[in-house]
Amino acid sequence: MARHLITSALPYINGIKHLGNLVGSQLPADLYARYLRARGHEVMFLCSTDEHGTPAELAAAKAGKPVAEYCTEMWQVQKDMADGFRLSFDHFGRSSSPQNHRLTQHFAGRLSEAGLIEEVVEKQVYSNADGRFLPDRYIEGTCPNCGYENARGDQCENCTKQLDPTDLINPRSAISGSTDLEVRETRHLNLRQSIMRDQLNTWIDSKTDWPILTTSIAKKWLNDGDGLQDRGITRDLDWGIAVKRGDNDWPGMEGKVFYVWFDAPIEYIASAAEWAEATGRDAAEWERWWRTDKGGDDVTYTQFMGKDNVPFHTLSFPATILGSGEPWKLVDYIKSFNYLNYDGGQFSTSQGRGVFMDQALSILPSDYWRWWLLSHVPENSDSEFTWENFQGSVNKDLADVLGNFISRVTKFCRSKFGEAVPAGGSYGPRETQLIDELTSRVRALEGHLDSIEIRKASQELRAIWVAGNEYLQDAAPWSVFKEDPERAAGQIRLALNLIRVYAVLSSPFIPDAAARMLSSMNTLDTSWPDDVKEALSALPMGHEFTVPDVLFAKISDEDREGWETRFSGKRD
RNA sequence: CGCGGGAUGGAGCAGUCUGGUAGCUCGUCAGGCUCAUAACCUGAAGGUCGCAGGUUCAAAUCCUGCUCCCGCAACCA
Repeated sequence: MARHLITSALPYINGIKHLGNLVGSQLPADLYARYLRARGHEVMFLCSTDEHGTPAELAAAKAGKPVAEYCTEMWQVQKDMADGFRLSFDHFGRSSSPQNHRLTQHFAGRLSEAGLIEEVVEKQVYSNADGRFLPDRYIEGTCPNCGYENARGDQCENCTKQLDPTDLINPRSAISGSTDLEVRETRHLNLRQSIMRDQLNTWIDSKTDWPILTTSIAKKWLNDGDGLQDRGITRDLDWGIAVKRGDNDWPGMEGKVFYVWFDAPIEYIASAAEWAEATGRDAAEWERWWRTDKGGDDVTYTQFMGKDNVPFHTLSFPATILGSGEPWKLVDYIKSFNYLNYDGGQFSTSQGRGVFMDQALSILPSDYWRWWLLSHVPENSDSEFTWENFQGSVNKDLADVLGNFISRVTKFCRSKFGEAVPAGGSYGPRETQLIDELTSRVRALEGHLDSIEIRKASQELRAIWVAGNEYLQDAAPWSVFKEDPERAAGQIRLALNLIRVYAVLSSPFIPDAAARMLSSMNTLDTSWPDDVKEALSALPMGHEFTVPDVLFAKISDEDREGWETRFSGKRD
């Protein structure tokens, strides 16, 4: 038994997330957490909403609500979504929590003491009409390079040229459209990542088992051009964590807040503190996960995220932790994902393109989505969601292979032996062959899940389901029953036990269906099949069960076509 | 020469690090079974691995050049 700390990238607060967000961090993290728990490990699985920053303020303004109130509401919505998809967080926190405020200010204070914070004066665009500084991308204007009229201050979408906001012709605020802009000087704090470059480089180099996607992005930032650049960690915003050194004010930084990417990763830690408080535990309980000097030295920490988050997790956040000089837990393994596309383009929150979590749950139970997303997770390259693929995969894998297996076994048993595990019969060569095959396949499944190779794990699980159908076909208890009912009883007893084993093995992927399988088998025994042969005798002779309803209904062509049409445009 | 990822039968993927006559799922076709959600099982057809060179007894796998697609490019998160 080992101890595993798992965090999923924090979903941003401004709206309901789409399937691309779900598959890129939270869902795979949940699979891993559930699997490790099923194997008997101690797991702390944390996630939170990422609530600060300009987009949150704007979304709140659009909703006509104070930003704090807006965030509280959206947190609840996202929490409900997470529950709906059965994401098994030990705690779902908020980056706006008091715990995160304290920790973020604490880290800033430590970094300052270590000489890793530098005050700089920058020129930024201020919008008088909006009464605020504008981030580069919130300034629009005509591209000096190609003449495109809606170029953004950071980059022209039309010709892809990188821009500085002051390059734009006729610049205007993307928020209000106002052209009453001016460049003002403003004082900010930089995290001096550049002087930590060697330390970070050495650390990254020690991670030889990390995916190429992860290390290549980190190495690029470390070595590209002039190497790792210092990064601003403060912003001129109202909503956020006030800039302080620990509990002390920071002269010159009044009215400013920390940049979201500074405080968001710290929320991984704060979330554990929130968990302790919410569950009536004392600080030592969460510190044993996060402090290597307080019991956390045996913890394995794994992070899940989309590729766009990698630089912050491989560089900025480690720089914060290392720079603090305190024994906080550093990440041991980063699992990063590519993007899931939607019917030939990207999922887009801002454009409302694709299928969103609430919509998905409104048309099908979470297990359908979980299975498809996990078995098609964009591990090695971007992958694509199409309704046709979704329909085919769900119908074939879940309904035909797994669901139908359970159906045929339980119904046959009921008609010939009644709704109880039949007695009699013993294992022959075919049964031994099945046990041998399952043993090697279960070991393979474990190997893939241990190394977080999710597509391969999905394939292996499916093969395990198929093995049951192959066995039934060979054993043919419906024929054997006519000549030798006792032998047929033995075959069916094995098959019924197989259902329990399938439920246990499948539960990290499709927890609701697994729970229904166990409940129809009338058992609470969720023990992992370390010994397959032994596991296949968990349900004893005479043990009563019930025939379940259809476990997975098939998606009809009409359904698919309807959804295809319904989700072809933008969300309302 | 900005960086990275990808290109394998109709579709989606594995194999590439540690070279040895290409594997999986779906789809298609044929057969079997009849317990089951018109499900299940078996078999077959179909690719020479983006393109062009090179190394080697042998290359999807190593090297060189090229083409196309995707993402990123550091104050959107």
